[in-house]
Amino acid sequence: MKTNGVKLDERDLRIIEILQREGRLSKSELARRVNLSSTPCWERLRHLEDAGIIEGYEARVSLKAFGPLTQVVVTVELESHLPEEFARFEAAVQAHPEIYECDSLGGGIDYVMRVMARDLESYQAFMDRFLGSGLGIRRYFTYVVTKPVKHTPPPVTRIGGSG
Amino acid sequence: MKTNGVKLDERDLRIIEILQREGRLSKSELARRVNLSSTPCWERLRHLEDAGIIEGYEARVSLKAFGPLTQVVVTVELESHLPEEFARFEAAVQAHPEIYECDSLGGGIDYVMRVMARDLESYQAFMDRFLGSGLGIRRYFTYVVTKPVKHTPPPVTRIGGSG
DNA sequence: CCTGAAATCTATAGGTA
DNA sequence: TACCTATAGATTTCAGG
Repeated sequence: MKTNGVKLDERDLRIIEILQREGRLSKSELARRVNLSSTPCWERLRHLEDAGIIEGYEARVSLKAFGPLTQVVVTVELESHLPEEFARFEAAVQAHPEIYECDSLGGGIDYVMRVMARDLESYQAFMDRFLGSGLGIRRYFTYVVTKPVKHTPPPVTRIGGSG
Repeated sequence: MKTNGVKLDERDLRIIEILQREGRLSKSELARRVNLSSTPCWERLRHLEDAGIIEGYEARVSLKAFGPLTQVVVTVELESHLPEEFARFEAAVQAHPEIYECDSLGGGIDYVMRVMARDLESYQAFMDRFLGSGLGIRRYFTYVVTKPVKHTPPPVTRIGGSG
């Protein structure tokens, strides 16, 4: 598989797949799983990290354990599509920790975001403040997450590259 | 902070925050960061894991490194809202690795999903197959992700619980 | 890619407040 | 209960082949 000029073989892909699901696996156990001794496995992993292919590691926390929590998916359309207006909106997104995911989209919606709030009331209070801060939001729609159905790491090793 | 009967103090929350961003930090360095010696820090971490508060660890990979890749956000409405139909749809979601995130929503849309594909053509080919498999999808909308704006871990330690 | 070994980290035992 | 120090065993990292 080719990835922007860097070549990854089956072992590299296997290392990535394993760490996408077991990010804290020891390097020695990882080496065992890919049938290598620990040094070459370690060198491969270091390469994947240094090349930015593996960007970092995250603990996944149980949202239930922190309940009550309300997760909200929000779609946003801006009044204006000037680059300056996009930049202003995105800066505001960065500034608010309650908004923890946001992507720019093509196809009639400008952005989807995920917002974390204690409950619907505090979500609405947050959005009132957010909208009041003078971003040019034409309209937005609110969808409360009622149940997580599936959350897996992005299947890049199956889908991506030219392999 | 209270979390479903388990009490977490400031140090526990700090441990969680650190590992949400640096999931592979060594336990000894983690102990240093929270001003503890390694034993009590290790016990706290073990408790967080055993209690399911920390569910696991994931390597975060660069989607760019695997390019070309197309990420698509899809909203779905089903024909029928019978529990049986929901279950059938959700089982199909589980069965397709291309769909790597899916949440059930309230408010006019039944589901949002994220689909990973090589390009728009293979996305469309995938959706044609998916729709052809006889799930009762009334309609769906496709939004291509044009730019990731913000992706941080869910801010549970700031927002969640009663603290 | 391997072996081997020093530096570091992990997990546990035993003790103090 | 929550913390400490000490330490054996495991792991990580780096030579050298």
